[in-house]
Amino acid sequence: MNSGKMTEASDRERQAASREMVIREAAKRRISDPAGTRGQEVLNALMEIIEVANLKVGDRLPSEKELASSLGVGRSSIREALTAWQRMGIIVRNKGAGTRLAADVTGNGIQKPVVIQVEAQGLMRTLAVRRPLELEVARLAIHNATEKDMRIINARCEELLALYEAGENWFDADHRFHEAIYDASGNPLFGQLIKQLHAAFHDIYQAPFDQPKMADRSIPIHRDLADAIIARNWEKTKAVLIEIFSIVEDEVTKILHEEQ
Amino acid sequence: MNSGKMTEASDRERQAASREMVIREAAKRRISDPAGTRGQEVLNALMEIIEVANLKVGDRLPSEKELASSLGVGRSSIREALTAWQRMGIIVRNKGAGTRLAADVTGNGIQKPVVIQVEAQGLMRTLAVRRPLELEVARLAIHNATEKDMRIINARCEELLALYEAGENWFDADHRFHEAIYDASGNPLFGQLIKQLHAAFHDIYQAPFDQPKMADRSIPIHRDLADAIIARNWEKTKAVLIEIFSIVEDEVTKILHEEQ
DNA sequence: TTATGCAACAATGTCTGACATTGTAAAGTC
DNA sequence: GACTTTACAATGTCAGACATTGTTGCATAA
Repeated sequence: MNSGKMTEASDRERQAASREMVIREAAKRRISDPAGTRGQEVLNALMEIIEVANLKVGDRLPSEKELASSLGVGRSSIREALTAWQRMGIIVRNKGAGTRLAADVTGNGIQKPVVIQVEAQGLMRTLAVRRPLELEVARLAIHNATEKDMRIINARCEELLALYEAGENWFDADHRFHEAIYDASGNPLFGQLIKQLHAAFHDIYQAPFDQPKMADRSIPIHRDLADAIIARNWEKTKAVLIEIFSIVEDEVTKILHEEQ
Repeated sequence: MNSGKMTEASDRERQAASREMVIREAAKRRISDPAGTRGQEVLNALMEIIEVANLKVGDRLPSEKELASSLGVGRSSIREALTAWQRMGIIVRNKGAGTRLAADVTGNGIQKPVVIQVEAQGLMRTLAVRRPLELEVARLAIHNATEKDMRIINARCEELLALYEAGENWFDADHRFHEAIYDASGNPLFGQLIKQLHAAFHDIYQAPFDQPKMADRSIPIHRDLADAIIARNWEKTKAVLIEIFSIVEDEVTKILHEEQ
């Protein structure tokens, strides 16, 4: 019995040692983004660690101190990133104990090929929810928007296209453009929901995939969308929106396929 | 011209001063929870500050430093709490600028001062958002539901009707019935969103109005809805759902009119 | 041998102070 | 009056320290 216990113990020990090795291996490349928010990068690195170490629900993550030194960032950054995951129910933190993986956001076990699939699934899910919402918002905007709302929509659209054509970062402008449509709908609840979905989409989209790819096809059409809404033409608006979603979904599917 | 400018400026200043006063007033009581997580308490205090100072979407929150000293906690705690709200889309943070309110936290009547009209507007808003979502969910359920899902939907429907006919409280059963449809759709995001809206609706609906009134017309039709979904008949499902929403909106409108 | 209690350690929670980066606004210049 | 520059303020990040609490190993007693 003792031998059994000891074998078990040494097994665990060996496993832990090996796990620590792969974790250090996975965390080799430092995070290097002096400007901007590191939260997302920390989470990406953490995801990679989880993949490589094959951590499953219930397993303990490396301590905050270890993560900080491994990733080359401060403990504050680690904590902020972990707080986000904690709020989302992905991890559970216990004072004195440690941080454990709690969620099956990834479904069944976290493995290399699954992760991208899951992330892309997340993309598709946000799109599936956004489609009916944005259609309804556009319908309401056509009915309820004032002329002032329309001018704002037009201005935001021009801003977006200008940034896009200049090759600059158009993410915020895209957000503001759609926001103008939500505001014009007259129902703030839509805005709240879609805003969250929009942010979630960009969180996932910005990280693992390159952004110009999708934009090449979906951004220019936004001009048509703005025109159709301003003209209060529901049929045209509907068609353009469906086309936009079709493009985006097509791109996401392609990316998913490529990454497999 | 100068005087106009100055008046405007002093107005803003006075406003800001008064706001600061009420904020300090609201933050009088220190946070005192030596054990556990302060994040939630910080958020509660923040919520109170927002209410008392009557901050609206787009307004700036006090700086992290101010909040820390006002609430008597460290800036780290403030930041962790704010990070949670940021992830939820409630606030927007900009380096160098500040933190602004991006969503209406106080949204559906935490306070009672006003007003049935507002609350009824809230009802209509949740309905307006739920209509496209529930339609899409039903469409997905028809496509994706397994036979087991269909059996669950049927069981929940029978449970609901039994309670309704027995004159007992059917609110939870109603919730479970719709939940079964969300689960059958295969996209958990829908479930999360609609669940919140469902709860918000019932929160408002249950309190000021008597519940049998609306139920008399909308509950029996749920049998038709379940049948249509189980038969995977999209046209029928769509028609029934639209009828249900039409009934509910009609009732809400009537109640709103009466209460005026 | 087994069980209990205690002490050392480790991990998260929090505070403080500091510096970096960046948006805003006032001041200065043409 | 319009533009540029500068100072300030607010968020982002890091480092160190201490508090609180769960875990583990060891010594002691039954």
